[in-house]
Amino acid sequence: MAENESSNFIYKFIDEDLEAKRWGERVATRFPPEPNGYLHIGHAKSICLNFGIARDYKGSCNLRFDDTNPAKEEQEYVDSIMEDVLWLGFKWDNLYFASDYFDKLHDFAIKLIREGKAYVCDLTADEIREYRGTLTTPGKESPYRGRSVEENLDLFYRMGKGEFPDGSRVLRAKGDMASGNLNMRDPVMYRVLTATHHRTGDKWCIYPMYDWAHGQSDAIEGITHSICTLEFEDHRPLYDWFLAQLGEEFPTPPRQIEFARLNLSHTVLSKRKLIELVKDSYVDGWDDPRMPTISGFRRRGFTPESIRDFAGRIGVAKKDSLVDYALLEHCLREDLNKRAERRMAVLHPLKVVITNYPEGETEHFECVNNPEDESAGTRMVPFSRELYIERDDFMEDPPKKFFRLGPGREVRLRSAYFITCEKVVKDADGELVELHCTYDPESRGGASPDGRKVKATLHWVSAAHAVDATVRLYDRLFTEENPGVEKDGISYLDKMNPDSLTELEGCKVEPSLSKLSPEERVQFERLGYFVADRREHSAEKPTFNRVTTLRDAWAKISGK
RNA sequence: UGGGGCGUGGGCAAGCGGUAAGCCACCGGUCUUUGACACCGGUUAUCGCAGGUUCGAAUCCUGCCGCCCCAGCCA
Repeated sequence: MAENESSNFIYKFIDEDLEAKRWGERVATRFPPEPNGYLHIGHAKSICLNFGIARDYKGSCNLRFDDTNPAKEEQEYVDSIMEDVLWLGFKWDNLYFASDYFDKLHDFAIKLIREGKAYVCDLTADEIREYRGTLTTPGKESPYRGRSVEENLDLFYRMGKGEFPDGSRVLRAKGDMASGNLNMRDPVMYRVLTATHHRTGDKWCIYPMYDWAHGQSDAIEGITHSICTLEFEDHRPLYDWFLAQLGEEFPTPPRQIEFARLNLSHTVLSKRKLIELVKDSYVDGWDDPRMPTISGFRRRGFTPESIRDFAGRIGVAKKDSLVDYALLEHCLREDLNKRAERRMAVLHPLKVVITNYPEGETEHFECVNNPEDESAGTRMVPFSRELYIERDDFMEDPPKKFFRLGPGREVRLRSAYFITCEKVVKDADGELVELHCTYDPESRGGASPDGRKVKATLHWVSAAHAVDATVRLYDRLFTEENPGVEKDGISYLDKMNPDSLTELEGCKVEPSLSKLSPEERVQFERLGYFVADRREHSAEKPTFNRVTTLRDAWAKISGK
């Protein structure tokens, strides 16, 4: 049994197999990405599942690149995938490539040919499709199906030597052209492909197909449970069949188990669409903070812990589902609330002059770094006569439920003083310029001197000490809950949120913020969690990304 | 009668014959030097539908209905 409370059907299967001693005590999994794109949150679910099983059963988990199609795969993707898996917090027991097994796969294919179970087919791609039949009608056998073993062997060797052009011939297994499962209708095992492979270079000009490579690769590595997504369910009979043909080689073949892939609301997770977003510059690269890629979430400021927590909470089942993005945000906030230190930053500055505060004077207030974690300590924040507060924290004609600053109202400045708004200063056009306030010296530190209460506590930054910063506010990339589902011919591209990125310049932040390291996360009090941009933040040009907002009761009341 | 899957509250998801967990969301309230956090309480379930078996069914059987996947020399 696994050493935790995980309860899903895969754990159940493994428990049964363990009990039946199908592979003895051993549990071995693998995460098998094709290096043709960056990993996304859906892959994170699979990674957490596979590596989690290895952890829970004290087994092993390999990272294996399914690199059987050099036409689409690149080293850049290999590198990014390794980086992302590591960042998520997992270490593979072995790093392998399907291309490591090309020689073995080739030998296995020859064995099948010798046994009359595979043949070289000269049909064109179009012809193969025609011969395959349709979903409801059986296919018919290829005219090349009856070639002799000798001829097949000769042709296959010559395919491998590059004697035939791309697409001219394939090696096929003899399945059943009448099978209701199209995968069994003489599946292609090898195709001729002249392309330089990122690892094997020009050694090969024939490459194995997924179905021929995957099961054998699993078996070679001694994988016990080969976990994949639902769309491969139809491939399982073929997976099992190929391994059965290699019986003596693999006496205890792996068991393929399928689960439903993740769908996340307000985004798309199809590789094709993500590639399109990047290649056609709808976003700024694979790690654009709006992207649902692992590197995107990383740059956005998400923690690996929150993503792992999310993966654990969504469960594993076989039902198609659409998980609410709010759950991911919840996991993030829960994690960051405990860990992120608090800071003050004003995104939309409104100047406040404390008219009864001595000119030229500065004092420092001790501010708690994290009320959830005493060990985070305190810091000193400068205060002076002129400050900035958030524009949204003032209303000239406030409704009843607004209890921040307004004419004649008193509020607390966090960790500083109570102030009262005495005068609203406007320019010739009637635009708000600044506020004149008075402070109560008795309220130093923010404590109510005579027991009187204020309804609001505002964040603030001393104007003389403020550091200018660039702050990027991110929102969901798509306006619809499930943009990937096309109806009425409307593309997901037409559902992109025009306001998914708002870049603010000239934000006023407390001095300590320029000292943040890239990727360091903090909470801007009352606003949300922010991260120093991994690539662009520096002390000279502080640049922050909003990871997510704080929950905002006022936004609900005010209908924003 | 092509094959393979899936259907439990708004979103996930336990449950596997003994009378519907939990999480998210939502709605109230308490607390509060973050309208945050925390805490308390609440709402939504004829378990796709219809029959059947059984003392008893979300769980077993039968028949329907709905949704998803498969006709790449992609994975």
